[in-house]
Amino acid sequence: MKEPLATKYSFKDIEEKHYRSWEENSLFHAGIDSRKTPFSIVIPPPNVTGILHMGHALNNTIQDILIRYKKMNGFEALWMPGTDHAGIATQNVVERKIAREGTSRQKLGREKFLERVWEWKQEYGSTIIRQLRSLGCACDWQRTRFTMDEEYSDAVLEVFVRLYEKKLIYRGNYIINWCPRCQTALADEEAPHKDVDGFLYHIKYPLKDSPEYVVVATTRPETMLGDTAVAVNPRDGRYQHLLGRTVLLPLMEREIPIIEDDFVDPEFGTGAVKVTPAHDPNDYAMGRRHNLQFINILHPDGRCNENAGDYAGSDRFEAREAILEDLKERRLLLKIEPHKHAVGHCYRCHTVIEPYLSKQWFVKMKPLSIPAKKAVEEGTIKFYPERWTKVYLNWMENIQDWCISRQIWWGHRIPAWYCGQCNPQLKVYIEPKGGRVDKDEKISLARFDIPLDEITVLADIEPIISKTKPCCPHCESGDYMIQDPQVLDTWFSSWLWPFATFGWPFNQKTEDRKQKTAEDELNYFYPTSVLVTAPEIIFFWVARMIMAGFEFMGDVPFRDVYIHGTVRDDTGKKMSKSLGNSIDPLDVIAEYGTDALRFSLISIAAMGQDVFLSKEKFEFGRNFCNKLWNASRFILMNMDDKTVSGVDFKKEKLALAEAWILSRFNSTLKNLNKALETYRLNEAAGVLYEFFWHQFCDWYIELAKLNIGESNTQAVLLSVLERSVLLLHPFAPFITEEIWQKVTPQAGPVMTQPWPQVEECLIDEKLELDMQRVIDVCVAVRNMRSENNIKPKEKKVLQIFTEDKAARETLSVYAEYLKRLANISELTFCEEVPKKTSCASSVVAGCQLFMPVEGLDVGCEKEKIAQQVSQLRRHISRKDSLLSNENYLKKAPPEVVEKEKQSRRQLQEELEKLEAINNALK
RNA sequence: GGGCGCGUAGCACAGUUGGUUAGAGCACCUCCCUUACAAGGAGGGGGUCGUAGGUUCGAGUCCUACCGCGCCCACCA
Repeated sequence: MKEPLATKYSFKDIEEKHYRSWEENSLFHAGIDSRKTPFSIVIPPPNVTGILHMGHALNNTIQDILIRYKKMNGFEALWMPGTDHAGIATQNVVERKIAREGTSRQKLGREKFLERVWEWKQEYGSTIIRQLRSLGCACDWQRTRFTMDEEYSDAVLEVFVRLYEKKLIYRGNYIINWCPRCQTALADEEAPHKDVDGFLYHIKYPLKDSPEYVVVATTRPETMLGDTAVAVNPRDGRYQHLLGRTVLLPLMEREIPIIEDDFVDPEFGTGAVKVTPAHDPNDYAMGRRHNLQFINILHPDGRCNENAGDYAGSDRFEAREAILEDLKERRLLLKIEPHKHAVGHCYRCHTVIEPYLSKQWFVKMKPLSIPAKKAVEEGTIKFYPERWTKVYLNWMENIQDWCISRQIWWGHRIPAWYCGQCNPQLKVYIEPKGGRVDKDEKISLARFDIPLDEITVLADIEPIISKTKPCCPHCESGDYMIQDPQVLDTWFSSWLWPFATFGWPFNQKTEDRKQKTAEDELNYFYPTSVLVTAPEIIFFWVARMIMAGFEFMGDVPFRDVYIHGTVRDDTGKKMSKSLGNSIDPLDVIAEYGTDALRFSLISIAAMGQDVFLSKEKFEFGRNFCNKLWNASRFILMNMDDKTVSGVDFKKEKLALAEAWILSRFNSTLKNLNKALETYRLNEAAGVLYEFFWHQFCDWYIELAKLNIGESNTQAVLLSVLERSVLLLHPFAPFITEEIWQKVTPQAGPVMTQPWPQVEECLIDEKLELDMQRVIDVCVAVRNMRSENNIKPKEKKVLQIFTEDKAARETLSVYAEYLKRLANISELTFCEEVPKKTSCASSVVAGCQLFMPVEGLDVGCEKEKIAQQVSQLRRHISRKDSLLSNENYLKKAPPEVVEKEKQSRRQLQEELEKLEAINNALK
């Protein structure tokens, strides 16, 4: 007798204990092992601001399953963990925090503020890492990276310099997406468009020196303050007479020309467009084509600036209202119609973004996209599910240059420098207020800082690009170097994640040996095997990693991309903290246990489909864990000391039940492997669930109770349990570890065990059919009991009539099974259908079953049979018409036809048997 | 304006390349505290697979149109 399991499964006692021991034994660590094939995953680094939500739980459970599965299959499996500095998000969090202390980043200044961010990061930045541990993630924690680590930052700057030197990074003056709240530029992907119910305002623009006017339509009337033209389509007959004339811009009283441009759609609005080159991308293009004036009317915070005349100082939306009022007063507002249109919003704070003309740093994407596109087209990288390839390729096809400069402080500072000595306009930034620089005085860095809202002074100065502070090529001094105050887009560091996490480009002057190892490791583990992530970041991250992989490593960053679904609540809304509909994974863990959370999640999540959750759904996993526990408990309770695992079972020596469950086990394993290899994890979980619960527990364990004292029975019970536990381990790591250690105390942790091999020779279809016959008869008997209100405890006798020799043989050999499972006291075979019987009856598996029932309602019984007969007749006639169809016989594959004929015969037999019984009933 | 996903049992979902009478889970009904498990066991009811066509010997599965729901992309003011 082995050490028994506790009567109640208590996940609380085991999760922490096992996780600690896994970590202490370095089970998650992977390194170069030339005897093994590498398998590697880099984690999508959660933001340092992040706290674990269901999306993370799903994402990381998937990765953990793959990692554990591969480890057990003999791969050197590495899961590289880490976090992302999340520039804007983190800066926002810390700004809110210090605001509560009554200060602001402006008051603190750059240096002090960054100190605060680092402090915050030290304190809270590893929250999510801790939470991933409670999820059970087998990450190689000793490798944990952060995108602002010194080494990692070196990679980021290196990449900037290399791309600049290849002329793939440039500075340019363009309309970018500006978030007035975060006060920074955003990439196009960071400003998603949402449909907004707005209005289309029709405004009269009077012609100069004339009572005539032209009507323009706009959704953003406030931008009229920056209008420098009105445009019409050259082919629009209505406006021919206006060409070359001048309009007096209302409110500003500015004279602006009427121009013609093909861009204008005569069908839309009035066919006349106000042109605001500094605040609209299309107008900007027109401005360039027609040499118009570019008038910026906004401060970076969204208030109108001095170019806005009377409206200077007011917020953009207040200005809109005021302008509408003023226009109305002047009878220039012709009409207002409701109009739905797409408006860009900041992906961090959801503020309406403002198209804003400014000089920013860009990456030229087209050259980078070429190999990245090809790799997916040619299948070097595969998406699962496949449909995402189209989305990816479409984006690649229409790729735009990437705006990478951000006007915030938290991030990798752009390695561009300007000499304060040689550029007089910068002098002010290197001199302390009200005085000159004293040569002997140590000049503090703070004095070399250009405030972000003054970066326009850099617009015309040629930068010096250098990872470290350079000397000026003109004055040859480095003393007055001022670094570009802007930082890089967070994704400009994330896109290097698959190789920068290994220490690329290995510039550190640390010990040579260490560096050599790092390089070898990169060679060993790169390209990584699979990337597991959410659809939202295909453009932000996946696509860019592929481009960076080719550009800097000359190869793909990963072979497979597994895109899982979005986690939603059960009404279909995306789960998010701001909507208040989220279920906290930690709550679920506390209530149901980590394994229940994982098993439920993965069972629900069909590949690539969105996941709809409610708290109750986690009962599924909890119930299964409970079942697993109790089955294990039962088996352990019944083991003799001498029972050993790992027996090489010989089919000939096994009874039906044993041979059956081993056959089922091996078929299950085959299906499981197939599902896992193709990322159909829900199916994998489902296959295991079905096998363990509905085959092993429901049937085999029940049958095993008959011969529980026999060594063969015990060996099979133990063997199937052990191997099921191994197979379940990737899905439910904690409970399987606990059971494993109780079952095989000497074997070491589950994760280090080899994955069970399929024993092809034990899979036996014929035998499974035999067992199915037993099961079918058993179910039929239970059914007869249920229909006739016979208590389970009441023993019954059963008579079977069959002309099928095989059936008779199987059922007589395994009569004990039936007796046990259906509570039969005596089982006899009769040579004909009993006459004038008063038995409940059933036709199943080629047999007629009879069970004497006192006071049987014969009428009722006949009625039941009549129903079955008519149903059978319907089926048979359907088959007859099919089988008499010449086209069918000609065109369907012969084996299908044969199957159909056989099925027809079976139905016919069943029908005859039912009728025979019917006739025999009194 | 393009593109994608989804409409299957009361609910929320599986259904891999077309092939017997479409599946488990939860919920529901009946019975059972049978010595692993009531977070359990046994049995049961419930679906013309969104609609209409088409291809095919055969369609939940492929094609077309339409109706609903959701998502993504796009510079129509």
